[in-house]
Amino acid sequence: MAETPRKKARLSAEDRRALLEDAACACMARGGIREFTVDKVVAEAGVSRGLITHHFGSMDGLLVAVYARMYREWIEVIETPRPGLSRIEAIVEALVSPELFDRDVLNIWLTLWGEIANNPILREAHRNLYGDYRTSIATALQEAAASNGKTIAAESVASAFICLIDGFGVQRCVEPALLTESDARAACWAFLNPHIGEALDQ
Amino acid sequence: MAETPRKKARLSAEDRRALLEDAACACMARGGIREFTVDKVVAEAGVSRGLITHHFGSMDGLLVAVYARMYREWIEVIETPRPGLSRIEAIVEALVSPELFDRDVLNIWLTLWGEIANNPILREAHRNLYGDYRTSIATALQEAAASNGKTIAAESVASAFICLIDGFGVQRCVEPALLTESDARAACWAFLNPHIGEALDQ
DNA sequence: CCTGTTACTATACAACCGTTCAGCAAGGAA
DNA sequence: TTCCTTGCTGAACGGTTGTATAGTAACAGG
Repeated sequence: MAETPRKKARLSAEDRRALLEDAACACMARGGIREFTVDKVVAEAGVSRGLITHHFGSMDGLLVAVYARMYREWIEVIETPRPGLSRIEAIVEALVSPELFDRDVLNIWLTLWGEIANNPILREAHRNLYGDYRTSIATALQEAAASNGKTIAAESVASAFICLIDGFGVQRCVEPALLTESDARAACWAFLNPHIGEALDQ
Repeated sequence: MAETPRKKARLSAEDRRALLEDAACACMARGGIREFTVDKVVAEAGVSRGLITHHFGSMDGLLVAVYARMYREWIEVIETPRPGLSRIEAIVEALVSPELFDRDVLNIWLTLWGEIANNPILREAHRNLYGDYRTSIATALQEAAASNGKTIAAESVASAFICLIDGFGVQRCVEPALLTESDARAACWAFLNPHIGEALDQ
C-alpha cells in the first residue's frame, strides 16, 4: 500500500516507445548528448535497463526515433495554418512561437545536428526526411512571391532561410539572452522581404 | 637504428600543449564530441595518457583550450584586411574562404556549441570571448553603413548576421552538398545589403 | 660532475558505457 | 481454467570513460 505500488503497468509497445522517446528528449534537453545514455534515459522513464534494446534494438535506434519524432512535431507546427496569415507568415510565427523557439526544443535539435554530422545511422535517417522540410518552405516562399508578382529561386532562398533558422537555434542555446523572439521575427522578415517583396507594413 | 627511434623528445610545456590541442581538434573534426576522449586524443598525439591531466588539469581544461584556440584563429582570419576590400567585404570573404568554410573546422564549432550549451565550464569561457566577436562585426557593419550615408542598429544586425553564419556551419556539417561557398557569399550579401546599403552590383 | 626541477610514462582505479540474455509475469485467446 | 505471446525486469558482460599517482628520465643551473 504505502504509496502507489502500481504493480506492473504493462503498456502497448507503441505507448512504451513514446514514453521512452519522451524520456530521451528530456535527457537531451537537460544535458545534450552526454545525458543521452541508457542509465539516464531509463531512470527518467522509470523503467528497467533492458527496455531500450527491447523496443529500439539499440541506442542508435532510439536516437533515430527521437529524430523522427522531433521532425514530425516541427513540421506539424510549421504547417498548421493560422487564421488571417499567409502560409509564409504562419511559418515565421510558428518558428518564433513558444512551442518551437524554446531552449529545450532547440537544445535537442543542436544535439541532433551534432549527431547527424558524425553518426552515419542518423545521417541516413536525416536524408530521408530533410528534403520535405526544405520543399515545404520553398513552396510557401514561391507562393508568397507569386502573390506579389515576383519570381524567385525559391529552393535557394529556402536553403539560406533554413540556415538562418538553424542559426537562431544555435544562438538560443549558446547565448539565450541575446536573441529574443521578436528579434528573430524581425530578422526573418528582414531576410525574406527583399526576396518575396513586402506587402507594405500595414 | 631501425626507424626513427626518437628516444624521448621532450618539448616545452607550451609546445606540448599546442600539440595536444592539435590532436584534440583532429579528433573532434573526425567524430565530434564522441571522439574527444582521453584515449583517442593521446593516441592521435602519440603521447601517454597522463599528459592531458598534466598539462590541462582535466578534459574540461583541454576543451577550454581548444575553444580558445579556435576562437583566436577565427578572429584572426576574420580581421585580416584584404587588399581592395572594405572591412565588411573582407569579413564575408573570410567566412566563405577555404580556411573557415571547411567541414572540419565547422564540425569542431558545431561540437563546441553543443558543449557550450550544456557544459557550464565551457559556457563560462565562451562568455569571456564572444562579446568581442560580435562587437568586431558590428563595428564593420556600422562603418559600411556610414560610408553609404546610412545609420543602422549595428549590434542587432550583427546578432542576426552571426546567426546566419552559424547556420551555414550547421548546414555544412549536416548536408554539405546543399550549400556551396558561393551560395553562402550570395546569402550574406542578400542579407546585408538591405541594411548597409549596397554599393551597386558592379 | 652533481642536483633539482619537471616533462612525461604507465599503471591502477572506480565509475560508467551499451548490449546480451535468461527468466518473470501480464493479459488475450482457447 | 490453461496456454502462449510478449512486455518487461535485472543481473552480468567486456569494454571504455576520466582521473590519480608513483615512478622515470630529460634537461638546466650549478
